[in-house]
Amino acid sequence: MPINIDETPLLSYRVYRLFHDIYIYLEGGDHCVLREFNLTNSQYRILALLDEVEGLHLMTLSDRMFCARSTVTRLVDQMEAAQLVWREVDSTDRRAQRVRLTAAGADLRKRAQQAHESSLERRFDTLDSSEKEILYEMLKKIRDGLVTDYEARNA
Amino acid sequence: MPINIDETPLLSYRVYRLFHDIYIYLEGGDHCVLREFNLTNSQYRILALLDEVEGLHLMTLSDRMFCARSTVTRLVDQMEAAQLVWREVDSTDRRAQRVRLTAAGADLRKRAQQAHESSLERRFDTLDSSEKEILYEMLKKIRDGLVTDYEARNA
DNA sequence: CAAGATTGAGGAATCAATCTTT
DNA sequence: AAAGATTGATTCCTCAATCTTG
Repeated sequence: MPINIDETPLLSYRVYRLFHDIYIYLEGGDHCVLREFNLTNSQYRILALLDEVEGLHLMTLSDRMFCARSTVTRLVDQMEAAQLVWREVDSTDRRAQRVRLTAAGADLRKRAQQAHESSLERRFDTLDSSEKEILYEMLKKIRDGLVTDYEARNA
Repeated sequence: MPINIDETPLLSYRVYRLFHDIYIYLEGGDHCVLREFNLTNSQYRILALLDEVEGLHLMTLSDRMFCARSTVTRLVDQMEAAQLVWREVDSTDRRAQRVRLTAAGADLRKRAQQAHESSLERRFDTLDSSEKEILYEMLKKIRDGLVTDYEARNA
């Protein structure tokens, strides 16, 4: 009895597939929006995470982006070359550097952020706001479960 | 007034972030499970999609995986070298090839699939099955909305 | 010319190794 | 030795160009 896994009745698997597809479409949509600002999705994510006043350590960025340290180093290299950010040696720990927004970076961030957020509003308008609230709570529960599982595995 | 985008009150944005994080954790978890079978996440996805009897065209695989044609070509190259699949020239259209499971591929798929599905059950056990049903319906609505938006943009 | 598949070149992310500072 | 960051080598994926068949 041949089985194609996509026809599995397993609910968890069907949910999993939807998460996957939604992610792909979200990334693709982001890509279209951010291309107008000459930003890759990852570069935008850095801009979005940065604190305007204090900046952020590269370590912190890689933690929040769930990516390797070296990835952040290279992203910051690019963005420094584009004069969107600059590296400031941390005054209290000379091993560390803070990634700081330049004026141009802060300006670009504001504009890209507006475009991105309005695009999200449009893309999510299939749900009304009470549905979105319910969804938000369920997603939080799922994410927390996944985090717990992840940490249990690495212990 | 400095604003860190992660503190935005915009509900759509917070939902978006959760989708992103959930995807990252799901991929990471899959990676751990599939490593035991010497499969990358993408290779597993190919195995999972293949029809046991008819196989599938490379075109169809790239459509269902939302990835470039050349990506599938290379994945199939690897998996053919590992003797998990083989290419069969389509009898009715000699441009096309069907990717077919070998006996070893079918066996590996069955084992990997079992491990993957039970891992998913575990990772999603924060929701009971009625919650999962509700979630599934909302996710379908969102995915369909994203697809519609995507197709409107490319028209 | 269009469709299915492949190839070469380039970008993006990762791991492991390294350097500096704590 | 451990933490923050960087570099080199490698893998994975994509785009553009190409080849073959319809």
